[in-house]
Amino acid sequence: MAQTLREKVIKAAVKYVAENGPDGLSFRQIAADAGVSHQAPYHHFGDRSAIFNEIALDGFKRFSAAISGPPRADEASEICVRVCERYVDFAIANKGHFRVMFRADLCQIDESPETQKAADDAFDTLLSAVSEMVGKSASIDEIRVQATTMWSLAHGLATLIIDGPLEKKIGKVSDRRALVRSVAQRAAEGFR
Amino acid sequence: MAQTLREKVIKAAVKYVAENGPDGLSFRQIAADAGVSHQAPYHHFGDRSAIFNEIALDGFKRFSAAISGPPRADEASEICVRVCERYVDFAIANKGHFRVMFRADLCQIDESPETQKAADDAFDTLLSAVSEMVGKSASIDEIRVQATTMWSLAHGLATLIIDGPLEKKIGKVSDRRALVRSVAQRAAEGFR
DNA sequence: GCCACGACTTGACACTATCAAGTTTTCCGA
DNA sequence: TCGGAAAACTTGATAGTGTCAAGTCGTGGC
Repeated sequence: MAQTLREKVIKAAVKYVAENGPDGLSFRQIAADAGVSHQAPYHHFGDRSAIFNEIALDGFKRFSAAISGPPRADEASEICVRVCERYVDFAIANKGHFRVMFRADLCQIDESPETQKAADDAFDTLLSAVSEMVGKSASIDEIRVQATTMWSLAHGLATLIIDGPLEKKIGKVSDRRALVRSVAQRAAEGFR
Repeated sequence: MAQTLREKVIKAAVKYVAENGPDGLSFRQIAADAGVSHQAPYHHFGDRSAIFNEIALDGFKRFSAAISGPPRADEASEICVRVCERYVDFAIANKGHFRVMFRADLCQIDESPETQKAADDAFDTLLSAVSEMVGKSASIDEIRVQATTMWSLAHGLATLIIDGPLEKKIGKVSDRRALVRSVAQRAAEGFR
């Protein structure tokens, strides 16, 4: 069945953001490309930020699915490695979403309960991975520290790879996946 | 002595970015606030991105100074902790600069040799901290992995604290500095 | 004195999101 | 089947933006 304008707009926006970043994006241009008037997109979404909210919503859903994949590791460090790997893979495979999800100026996710919930769920998948890694005996502060560590590491890696100068600075890495693995493994040795 | 228009513009822009993020920023508004015509700022800077380049340049200089502070630690893990602490402190104290420095869409730092050099220098301060931490015997790949780890961790922490939902999600942390310390310490245990 | 150059102004242009209407299409119930 | 209402989309206007292309003004050097 034919694609609705709503879907077309989102798809085109995500594509643009993945290729050029969110900032030059013009919904007037997207409307023109879709062969409709400049105001048509705003009939489906209240305003500009509502469109970005929709993208973030979709992004957080995809994120949760990507992180909480099927195979569960037994070794603690292996869990950390998997999460980091998946975090980075997600960011690369979903650049258009990822670049919007953490940009508070583009989407006010706390203004949409649905997006808010999706973001909470995404964070919960991270937390559950950590608590799985850290075991039952850990204190709440312990979990907090390890969650922050893993999240920061994965997020830093992802943003530096996608938009930052990491690859330029670190030099040609034979295999990006290998680098991510090594980094996560190294950091995970602090977890016991 | 009186502040030149060039300085006024930069200062006002940095202030705005620190408070509201880089995106709604209008140099016409800044010009109006400074009591000059809308075109006056563009006489000192070629175009919009040149102004952001200037901010990034200043930011990278401040960054290098902030990271390579005086006291050198002997314990390896302590070096990692210091770098992370300073990285985060810098980002918080210089929000306006930090938010611009890593936004490739705002400033094309590779188009300004001066900014490019400042960015390279900034990265070198990170690398030298790592090589200090890792010792002489380490291989080039080893340094690469540890540099990526520390950089990702510090950068992830900084961005999640400044713009991200970390504090909201992780919950009220009694002391942010304590959290950063714990996180860096934990991760640093993987370095030996 | 003059004139050249830097600092700034003025005006226009193309572009943007958004408000406020109008018009067309679709669909559902009597 | 028909009518009407709501959804989908259009049209026009407004205020805002960065940028191009000129013009003006004042100051320092020859």
